[in-house]
Amino acid sequence: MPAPYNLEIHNNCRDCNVRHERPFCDMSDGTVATMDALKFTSVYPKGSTLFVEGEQPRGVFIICSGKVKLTTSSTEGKTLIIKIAEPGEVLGVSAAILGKQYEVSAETLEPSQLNFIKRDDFLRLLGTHPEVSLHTAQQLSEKYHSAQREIRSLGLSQTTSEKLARLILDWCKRGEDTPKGTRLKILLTHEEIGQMIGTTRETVTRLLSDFKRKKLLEVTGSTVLVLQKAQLEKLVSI
Amino acid sequence: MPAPYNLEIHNNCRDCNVRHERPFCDMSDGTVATMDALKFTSVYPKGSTLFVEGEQPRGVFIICSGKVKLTTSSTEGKTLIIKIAEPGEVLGVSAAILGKQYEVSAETLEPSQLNFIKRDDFLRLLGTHPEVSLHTAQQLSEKYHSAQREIRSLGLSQTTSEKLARLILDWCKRGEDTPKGTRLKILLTHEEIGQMIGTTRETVTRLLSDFKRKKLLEVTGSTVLVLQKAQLEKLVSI
DNA sequence: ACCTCCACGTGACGGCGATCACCCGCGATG
DNA sequence: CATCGCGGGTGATCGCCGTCACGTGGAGGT
Repeated sequence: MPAPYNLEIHNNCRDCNVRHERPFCDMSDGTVATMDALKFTSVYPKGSTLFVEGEQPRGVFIICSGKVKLTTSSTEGKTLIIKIAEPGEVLGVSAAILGKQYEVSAETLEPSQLNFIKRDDFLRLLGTHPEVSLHTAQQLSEKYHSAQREIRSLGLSQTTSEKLARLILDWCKRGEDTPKGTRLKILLTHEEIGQMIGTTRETVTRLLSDFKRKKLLEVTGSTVLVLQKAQLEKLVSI
Repeated sequence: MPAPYNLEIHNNCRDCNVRHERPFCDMSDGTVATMDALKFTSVYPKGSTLFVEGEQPRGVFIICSGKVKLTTSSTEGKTLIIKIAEPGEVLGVSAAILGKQYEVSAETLEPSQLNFIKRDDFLRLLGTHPEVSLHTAQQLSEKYHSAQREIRSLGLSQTTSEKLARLILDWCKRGEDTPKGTRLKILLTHEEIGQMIGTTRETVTRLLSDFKRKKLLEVTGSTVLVLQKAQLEKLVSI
């Protein structure tokens, strides 16, 4: 079949070659077959909205490929980016389980393949397939863990530079190490970085210039070279 | 048996008369019997530390009665109170499931009865008793949901008075309505209130005086009478 | 080539709240 | 009773950062 957006499509999970690397998807053949029968696979272009904060939960989304931005907004229009979700993560689980409205909005950052399972089907799966509820509990643990880290970062850091430093150090874990330092691809605008750490675009710009001036990092286009991780860690004395 | 601390002790869950009001505990007799055989019941005095952030998970705690304060701290000694956990909640689940260190510290705020289940036993229960993993997933959903609200509050509020107003409004849900307003018992010091909203003791004192001056509330000892919820809600424009 | 939009850069200003300092009142403790 | 620690109240100061304002450069469309 034709693959739009340069994505390799996995139409059924049974044959998915990365299934065993994804904690949630790594289930027995029987369970996977059941889910295969229930799920709807779609490929979304960049910028698609999967669901919006406050909606009643329609179901859960499993990210096969791509990235999804999770945000929450105030009535004044200020937006906070909670997390960039990656392949293997499941979205909307807690809302689906509790039957409460989605607590965040989800929007694709790149062309992404997602599997959707309707809420009723998912709840039934939870009851009938112990494996599913076990893996769901694991997923939720991960989500809770990362939410805790977010709370720590938001609540305990004194200055904004601390938050920015922590964010960059977080990115370093997925960066590529070179002799000179860690190389990162930043797909976000300063505005979005600000929304991740609860500050304004201007402050992000100023702080990044500051870091450049102090030779902590170099910026060329959308790649950042982190020169002195140790210095950044000093800023993050949490 | 004698009941210290004026607590009514439930030694086994099977006979617990509030079991069915607690979503997590409301399981089939068979499962409850299995858990009864594994659990250790203890009564802790006020101020007991159940576990500390960074420890390897020993197991999970189920709150039968009492209140537990969950905190996280920076290396500089600044502390953030994440949540006051209430009866029916399960603590340490995500750490136990993931095998990662506890992400928060837990300390009893009042004399409390807790059931403890060792990590190995709990993990085995998850695998063998679908009901347990289902209820665990529900518990985790709740925890994730409340963490999200915390993130919203920390990340999106502009001013500190907004955060304090939101906290008080949150308390109102458990308060007692009177003709003049909602009456609340505050068990926390200004210091602790500050730790809940990420600010200092002085600021809390000043803001509360401010609210009193504006006739939004009255304080007598540890009871607060919220006079004008509507005005507080105006401050919380999120 | 033009214009337009968007991301980024930077200056000026002002307010909020952290910090420090000191005060009081109360219960515990000797 | 004297003392001490702790919770609370309040003033003065200062620096971070939010806000407004304007400028620049590059991408993309016609």
